[in-house]
Amino acid sequence: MVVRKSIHDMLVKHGSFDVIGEAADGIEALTLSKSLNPDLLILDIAMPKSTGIEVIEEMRRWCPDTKIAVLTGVSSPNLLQHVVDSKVDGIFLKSGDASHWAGEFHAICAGEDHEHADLSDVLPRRTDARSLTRRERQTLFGIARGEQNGTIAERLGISANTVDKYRTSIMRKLRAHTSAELVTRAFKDGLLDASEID
Amino acid sequence: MVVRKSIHDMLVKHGSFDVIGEAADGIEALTLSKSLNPDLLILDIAMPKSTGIEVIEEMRRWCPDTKIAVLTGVSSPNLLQHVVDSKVDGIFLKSGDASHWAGEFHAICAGEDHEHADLSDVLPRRTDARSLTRRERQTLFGIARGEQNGTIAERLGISANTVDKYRTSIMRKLRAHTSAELVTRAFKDGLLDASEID
DNA sequence: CGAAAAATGGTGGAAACGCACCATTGTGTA
DNA sequence: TACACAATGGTGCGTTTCCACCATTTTTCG
Repeated sequence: MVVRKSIHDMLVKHGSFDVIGEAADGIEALTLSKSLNPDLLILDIAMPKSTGIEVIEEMRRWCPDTKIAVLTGVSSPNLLQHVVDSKVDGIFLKSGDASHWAGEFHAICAGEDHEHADLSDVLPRRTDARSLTRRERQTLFGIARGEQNGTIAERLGISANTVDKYRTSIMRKLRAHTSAELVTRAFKDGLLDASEID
Repeated sequence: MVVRKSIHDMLVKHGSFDVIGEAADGIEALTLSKSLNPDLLILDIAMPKSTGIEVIEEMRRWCPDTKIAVLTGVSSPNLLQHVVDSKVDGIFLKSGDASHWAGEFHAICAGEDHEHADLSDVLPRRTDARSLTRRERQTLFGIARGEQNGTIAERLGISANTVDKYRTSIMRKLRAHTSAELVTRAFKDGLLDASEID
C-alpha cells in the first residue's frame, strides 16, 4: 500500500511515466494487465492472495510484450531464486537505493538487459532446490519441524519406510549424516527459511 | 485521535518539543515526513490504511535520520515482534506510564539507546544466547554440524553422558523434541547463524 | 557464607535413526 | 520404445537418540 503509493509518486514525478493501473493483489494485477496490456508491470512478490511467481507465469502467457520488474523486500531466498529463474526483466530490492529506479525502469522498457540488484547476500548458493523432489521437500519440512518418520508418513498418507527413504535421500544429497546436520545444511543452502517455519 | 491530542499536549507542555506535523494515517505520515524531515516521528502501529511496519520501512529509506518512536496498544505479539526487529528507536506501551515519556523522547533524539518498555508479556519468548550455558552452546554447535554425542564428548574431553544431558537441556529450553527441530529453533532464535557454520 | 546454577559423571530402556539391500509401479524424456 | 527417475512398499540390524532418575564437585553471585 505504502510502497505502491511511493512508487507511484516516484514514477510520475521523476520518471515521467503514465501509471495506467494499480492493483491490490496478484489476481487484480492479472485481470488489469490483461485489459490494459501495459508496457511495464512493477510487481511486489509479497502479495496477498497469490504468489508473485504465479502472476509472472500468467503474465508471460497473456501479455508476452509486457516487461516485468519485480520489487522485493527481505523475502525468503527460496522465493527469490524462483523469481530469478523466471527471468523477469528487472529485480529491485526494497532495501536498495530507489533514486535511480526511474531511469532503470526506462531502460527496461527500451528492452535493454537489466543488471539485477545485488542478490548475492540473499540468494543461497545453489545446492539445487530443484534437485529435491516434491516428497523430499515435504519430508524436509517435517523434519525441520520436529516430526519423525511416523508422523510425516501419517501426514502424507504413506509408509514410514518410504519417508525414511526420502530422509536418507535428502541426507545424501546435502551430504549430512544426521537429521540435525541436514537442517543446518538446508538453512545454509536456502532450502529452508526461518520465516517459513511455524 | 484522543491519544494524538494528549501526546501533542504532553510534548508541548512538558517536553518543550515543536510539533511540526500530525497525520491521520500511515500514508499521510509518510508524505508529511518526507517534506518536513522531522527529528522524531511518533508512530502508532495501529493505524488506518497501512500497517505501521510498512511506514517504518519506508521512513528508514526516505528519512534515515529521523528517529522513530512506536506507540502501541496491546496488539498482536507477532506484529510487535516485527516492530522490535525493525529496530525502531523506542517502543512505548499505551498502557504504560506516560509521565516520563517526554524525557525519553529527548534522549532518543539525542541518539541515546532507549531501553524499550517491558514487552515480556506480549512478546513471543525468544531464547537469547545468554540463556544457554557455555557447554550448551558448544554442544549445540556440534549438533548443528552433525556431530553426535560421542564425537562432541571427545572434542570437549568429557563424557558422552554429560553431552547427552546438555542436549536434553537445550531441547527443553528451546522446546524442541528432536535434534533437527532443535537446530531449526536455534536458527529462528538467532542462536545459530548460517554464516557461522563451516 | 550459603544458595543457585553449572559442570560433571553414571545406568537403563523404549523408541527412533541411519543405512544396508530388496522390490513394483508410474511418469517423463531422449 | 527404452531408460532414468520418482514414488511407493518392505525387512533387518547395529547405533543413537531421548528421556527418566540417580549422583558429586565447582563456580557464581546476592
